[in-house]
Amino acid sequence: MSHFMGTFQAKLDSKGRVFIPAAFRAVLRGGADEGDLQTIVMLPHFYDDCVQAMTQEQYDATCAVVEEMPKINRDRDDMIYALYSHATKVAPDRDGRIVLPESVAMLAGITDQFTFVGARERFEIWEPEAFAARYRLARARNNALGQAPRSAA
Amino acid sequence: MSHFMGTFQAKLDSKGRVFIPAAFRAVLRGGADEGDLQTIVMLPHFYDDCVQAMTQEQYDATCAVVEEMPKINRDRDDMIYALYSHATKVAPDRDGRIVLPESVAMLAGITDQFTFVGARERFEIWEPEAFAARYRLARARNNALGQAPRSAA
DNA sequence: TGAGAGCCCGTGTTATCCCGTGTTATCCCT
DNA sequence: AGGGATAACACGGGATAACACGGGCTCTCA
Repeated sequence: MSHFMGTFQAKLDSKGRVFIPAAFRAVLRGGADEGDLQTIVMLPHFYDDCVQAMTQEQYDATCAVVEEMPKINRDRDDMIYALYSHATKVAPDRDGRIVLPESVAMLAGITDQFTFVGARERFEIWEPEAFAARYRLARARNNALGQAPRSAA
Repeated sequence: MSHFMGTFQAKLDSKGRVFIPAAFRAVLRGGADEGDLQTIVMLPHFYDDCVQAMTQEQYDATCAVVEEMPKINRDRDDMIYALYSHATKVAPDRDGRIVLPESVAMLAGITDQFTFVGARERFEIWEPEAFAARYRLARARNNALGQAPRSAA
């Protein structure tokens, strides 16, 4: 399966729907030219203020981390709340549109204008300026990484 | 496969397209005289202000670093944003022209006049003066490098 | 039976594909 | 060495398809 790539602007229409970007739909179709899109799972990001979305299969794989943790344990509970408490299955309509789960959108500070961000095995939905800031941060940290070898020598 | 070499000026035409330099097209054809060009992946450079472009194969190899990192982790997210969030697959048209992804071009400060730079397994697209400055810096640092063994001895 | 959600189709716009043409560089022949 | 033929390249623009978008209809569930 190909990965989610790229950044796209989107907004809700009059009925509260939004198009999943065509590039992401292609991934959700799993390479096939035609056919319905897989249902996706949407949940708040684990630590950043955004919504993350992924296929059911990928969600199950992500949830597997819980299995390795001790059963009676606060860390495990934290993880379970993060993974399950606000997760929502969403089925795109025939045109590839979805309705954002309200409780998830609110946590991310999303209103009616937002940004889809491809992030490998998942994609994310951000309030536009929030993602711009997050991207600048990532870049600054990578920049430090790029400087390191030479200045260390 | 041969490597990308040389520096070329280019500009956008009225429809926002630009020719990939013929020398680079030859590399993208993989030595064959005829046939379509491989699709390329364009993304912002990790720390410099320019666009980098490479074959899909080369891109996948670059992305492999993510696989070794822990799944729920900010460093991994930084890397993913750098590698995926603004990456765009671009298929050259029959004449070998491409359209620069807008979000990528903006990050590099590119308008309608720019410089293609061969850089071994990838090539880059720079705002001309920015590359001139970057090249002067590289030269200065290499100069220091060239001096080092003698002054160290 | 009313309201909400989902299904489905029509439409404008934008991007993509595909050709024709002018110009420049290269090669060959005289 | 000069000039002409040929091919490669750069460029512009028209046709076509994909996409985003809006809205009406139907089905379901309360």
